[in-house]
Amino acid sequence: MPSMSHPESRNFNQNQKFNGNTTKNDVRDDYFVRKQRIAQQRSSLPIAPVEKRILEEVRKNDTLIIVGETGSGKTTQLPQFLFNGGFGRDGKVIGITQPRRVAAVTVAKRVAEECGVELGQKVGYSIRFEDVTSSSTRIKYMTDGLLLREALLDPSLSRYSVIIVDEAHERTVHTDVLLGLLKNVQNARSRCTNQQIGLEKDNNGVLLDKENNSQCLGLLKSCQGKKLPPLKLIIMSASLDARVFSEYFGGARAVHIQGRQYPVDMLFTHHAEPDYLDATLITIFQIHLEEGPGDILVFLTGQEEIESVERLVQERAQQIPEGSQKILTVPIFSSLPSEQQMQVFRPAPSGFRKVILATNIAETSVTIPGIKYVIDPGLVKARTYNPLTGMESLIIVPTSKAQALQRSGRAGREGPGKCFRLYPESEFGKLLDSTVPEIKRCNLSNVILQLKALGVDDITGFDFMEKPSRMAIVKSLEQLFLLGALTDDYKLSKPVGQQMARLPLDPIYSKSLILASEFNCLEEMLITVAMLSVESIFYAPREKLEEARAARKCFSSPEGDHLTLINVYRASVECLEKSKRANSKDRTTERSLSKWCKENFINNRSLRHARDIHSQIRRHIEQMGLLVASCGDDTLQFRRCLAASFFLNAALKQPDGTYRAFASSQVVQIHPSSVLFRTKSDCIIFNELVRTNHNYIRNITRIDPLWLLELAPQYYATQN
DNA sequence: GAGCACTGC
Repeated sequence: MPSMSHPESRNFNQNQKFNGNTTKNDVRDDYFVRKQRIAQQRSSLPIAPVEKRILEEVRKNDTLIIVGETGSGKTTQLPQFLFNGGFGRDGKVIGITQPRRVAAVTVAKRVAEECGVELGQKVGYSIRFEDVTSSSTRIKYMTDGLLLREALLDPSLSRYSVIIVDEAHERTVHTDVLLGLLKNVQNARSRCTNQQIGLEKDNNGVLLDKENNSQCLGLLKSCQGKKLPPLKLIIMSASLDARVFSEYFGGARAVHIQGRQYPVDMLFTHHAEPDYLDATLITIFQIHLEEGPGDILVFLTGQEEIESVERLVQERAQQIPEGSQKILTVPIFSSLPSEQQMQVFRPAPSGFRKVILATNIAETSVTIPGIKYVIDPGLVKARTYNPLTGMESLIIVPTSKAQALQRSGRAGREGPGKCFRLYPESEFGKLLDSTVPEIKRCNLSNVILQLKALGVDDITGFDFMEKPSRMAIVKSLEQLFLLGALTDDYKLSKPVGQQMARLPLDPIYSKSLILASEFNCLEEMLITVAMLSVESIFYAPREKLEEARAARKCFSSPEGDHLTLINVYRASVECLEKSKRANSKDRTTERSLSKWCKENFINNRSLRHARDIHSQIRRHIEQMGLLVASCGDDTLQFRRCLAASFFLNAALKQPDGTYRAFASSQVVQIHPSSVLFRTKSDCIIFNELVRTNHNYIRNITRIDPLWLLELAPQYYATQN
C-alpha cells in the first residue's frame, strides 16, 4: 500500500495545467515551485525528524524492525535516508520489496520525482515484465517475488547493501520465504567478512557443513573470492506487534514511527446481526439520511453479494423523499474490467452521495479518495487449502483484528471518519489478532521447488518464520517427485527439476511444457499454460448473460476448455495482426483489440496478461533449447500430452453421473463455466479443484482413460 | 448453474 505511507502521492487529480502558451520562465518557475512543495511535504512527514537516529540504528544493527503506521512516510523516505547515508556507494544498491506491483511502480515514481531524477536512473523499479532500472540505479523498488527470482541467479544478492522488506505484516508467501532466505544470506555474508572461509574447511580444504545448512554452505561458496559487505536488513511493518519479527531475527531492535491518520469513530452493533446483508442495507441508508456529507465504503465478500446489495440499494433508494440527496452505487472487485473499476475514482455528481461496494481489493490494493464512512460486516472470503485432498476452498470467515483496523483506517485518510462494524464490540475481542499467514494455507509445491533450486535441501529444517504443517510439506514433496522434479532422495533432478525451477509457473505447468516438446505440441501448450495462468478470461455481466454465452460459443471446442482457450488466444492474435496490417499505429491496434474483447466478452486485462506470460515463457523455453512445434490439427496428440501432464488431476464418471477424482477419490462436479458442463465424458483431466458450494473442477478436457495407464504408469500401473 | 485478494529472472 504505497499510498498508505505518503498520502500526497495518491493524488489522482494532480491538476497540473498544461497551457499551450507557457514560456520557459513559467516552466522554470513551475519547476522551483514544485521542488519547494516537495521539500516542504517531505519535511512535514512524521519520519523526517528521526532521519539521523534511524541511520545510526542501521549502522549499529545488521537487522532493524521499523514499525510505521499509515502515513509515516517510511516507504518513500527511508531509502533516500540510506542513500544519503552512503549505502548506495561502490555501485551497491538499496533494494525495497513490496508485495504488489502497483505499489513498487507508484512509490518508485514518487521517489524519483522527490529526488528530481528520471525514473530508471538513480531511482528505478523492477517488476515482472517491466524492468525500469539501469546500471546507475541505486534505489530499486521491486516485488518480493521478483527478488526471490533474482536470488536464483545471484544467491548472495551481491549487488545489494541493504534490503528493505516493506509491508512484512501482510505475510504473503513470497515475503515469508524471502525473510528465511535473507536470514541465511545475511548469515553467510557476515561470515564471509568476519572470518576467513578457511576456518570452515576440513583437512582436505573442503567446506564443512557444520550447521547442517546446505543453503548456507552453498552461499559461502558463492561468497568465496568476492568481497561482500554484510547485508543490512530492514523489516517494515504496519502492525503494532513487532515482537514476532524481532524474535525471528534474534531479538532485532525495533523502532516505532508515528503515523499520520485522522481519528475514526468506531461504532458497533448492540447484538449480533442475523442477516448481515440486511444490516448493511439499513446502515447505508441510516448514514445517508442522518450523517453529514462524505462517501461510504462497504466491505462485502464477493461479486455476487456486491451485485445483490447494489440492486437492493437502488430499489430502496427510490423511496428517498424528493429533493434530498440521491445515492450512486459503484461496485469494485478484481475481475471487473478496468474501465469499470475506474468508476470508483470519479467524484459523485452534485446531489449524489457515492456508495462504494467493494471486496477487500479496497483494503490495500486500491485507495479511493473521499471516503468518510466505512461499513464493515466483519467478514471476508478466504482461501484455505487442504493438503490431504489437494482441495482449495473459498469460505466466508470473520476478519482478523488487524484486518478490521485496516478497513476502518480507510475512513480517516482525509479527515475524521466513522466506521460502522456490524457486530457487537464483545465479538471484536474474539477475532484473531492477525490473518493466518498465507504459507500455512497454500499448496507448497512452488515454494519447495524454488527452495530446492536455491540449495535448501532440507525443507523441514528450513527456518521458516512460521513453519507450514508437516503434511503440507510431505504432500508437496510427493507431488514434485511424481512430476519428476525430484530424485528418489528428494534432490532437484537434472535437467527436469532444474528446468522446472527456472520457469515462473506452477510446477505442473512447467512440466507440461517440457513434455509438450516431446509430444510436438509445445506451441499449443505454451498458449494453454499462459491462458491457465491468468484470472478468468471470460467476462459475463449479469445483464448481458445471454449475449456473453453466445459469444463464448464461437470459441468452444467439443474436446474441452483447453482447446477453447487456445481458440480464444489465436482469434485475438488474428485480430491484432489484421489491425496491424491495416494500420501500423500501436495505439489503434490496441484499441481494436480492446473493441474485439468487448464484443466477445473477453477480459482485456487478463488477455494482455496472458500475452505477457506467453512471450516471457517463450523466451525461457527457447533458451532451454526446447523445440517449439505445433501439432496442427492433430488435437489428439495435444490431448494425450494433457493427459501425460495433468495425470494427477484425472476424474472418472461414476454410474450415477457424478465424477470421482482419482488422486483423492472425492466426488467432484464440473464447474458450470466449463464447455463440458452438459456433456458427460467418461474420463477427464482438470486443472483446478475448488470447493465453494460444491466440489468444483474447472478447465477440463476429455481424454481416453487408457492414456493414463500408458503415459503415467508410475502412478496408474500400481493403482489398478 | 458460478468466480476473495495478491504475485513470478
